[in-house]
Amino acid sequence: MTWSAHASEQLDQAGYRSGSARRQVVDLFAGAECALTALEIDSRIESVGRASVYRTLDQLERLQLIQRVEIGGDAAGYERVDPAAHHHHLVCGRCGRLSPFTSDELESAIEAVGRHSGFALASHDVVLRGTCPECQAADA
Amino acid sequence: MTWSAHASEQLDQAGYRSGSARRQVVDLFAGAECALTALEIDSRIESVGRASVYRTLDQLERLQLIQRVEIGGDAAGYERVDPAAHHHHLVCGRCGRLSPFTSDELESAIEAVGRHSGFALASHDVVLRGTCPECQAADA
DNA sequence: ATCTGTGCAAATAGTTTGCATCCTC
DNA sequence: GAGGATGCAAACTATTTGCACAGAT
Repeated sequence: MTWSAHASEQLDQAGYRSGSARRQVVDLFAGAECALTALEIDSRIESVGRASVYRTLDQLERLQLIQRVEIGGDAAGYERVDPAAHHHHLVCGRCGRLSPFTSDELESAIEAVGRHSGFALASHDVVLRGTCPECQAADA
Repeated sequence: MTWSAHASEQLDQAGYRSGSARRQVVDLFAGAECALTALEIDSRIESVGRASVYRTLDQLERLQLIQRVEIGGDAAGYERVDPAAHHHHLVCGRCGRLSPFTSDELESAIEAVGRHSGFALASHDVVLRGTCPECQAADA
């Protein structure tokens, strides 16, 4: 099942009605490569109030259809949750590019921390900062 | 060498003058257990303007004497950089408590990602969210 | 004496809320 | 037709900036 179909289903089940603002935001996420900020979303959609964007983000996050990614500046990023494609981010401090990566070793290390700490882990964020290969070349 | 001594030295070398606001912020960090937000710092220090707090945080971060920790809400946290005591954070979503943890397995997984990605890693943030043991007990 | 650091207040940026209206069910 | 969804504008919170003045060197 595609993510947008899954999202619509979950939203319906949760009792939310379907309006045009929400539909447009969901569509945007469905086609997005990586994380988007609220303001990016707002500016890419015509005739949708900023408040509706935030309200929709809130609903989607609550249902775990999207998740917040702290990319470290002033604005928070949000991206589709796709359990089959769990990943983290590398942020280039020079050009701002966001690259996804995965690491089984990393995930198992995190699970181990959860076990030892006694915390019931719900989610985790891993953000690696540095300089991407292109910018390293440009600097040289 | 203690962190505050190291900090003063670095600040002097960087050409910054010493004023009372900065001194108080540095002292607060020297005695802090974990991350502090700008507003916490401002409220714990009498007669220091909020702007000076932010300006000082900016200087300290630039010199890598403190680092920003994205604890996920609206306010960013800052804490002392102590290479000998590198650690990450567990955040309890119920009571907000911040607990530090370390994991060699995690660190080596991150190094490996750096090597494979081609990024020159400068820093990284790992934030695990969940429910702390106390809150789990309280919920039961 | 000079020039940086500081405090205050105003300006900004991101996010949230109140409310009248529109549209889904 | 009723009640949630939406858009607009105003409110809020965290952070930044402009400026006059105090204080460090």
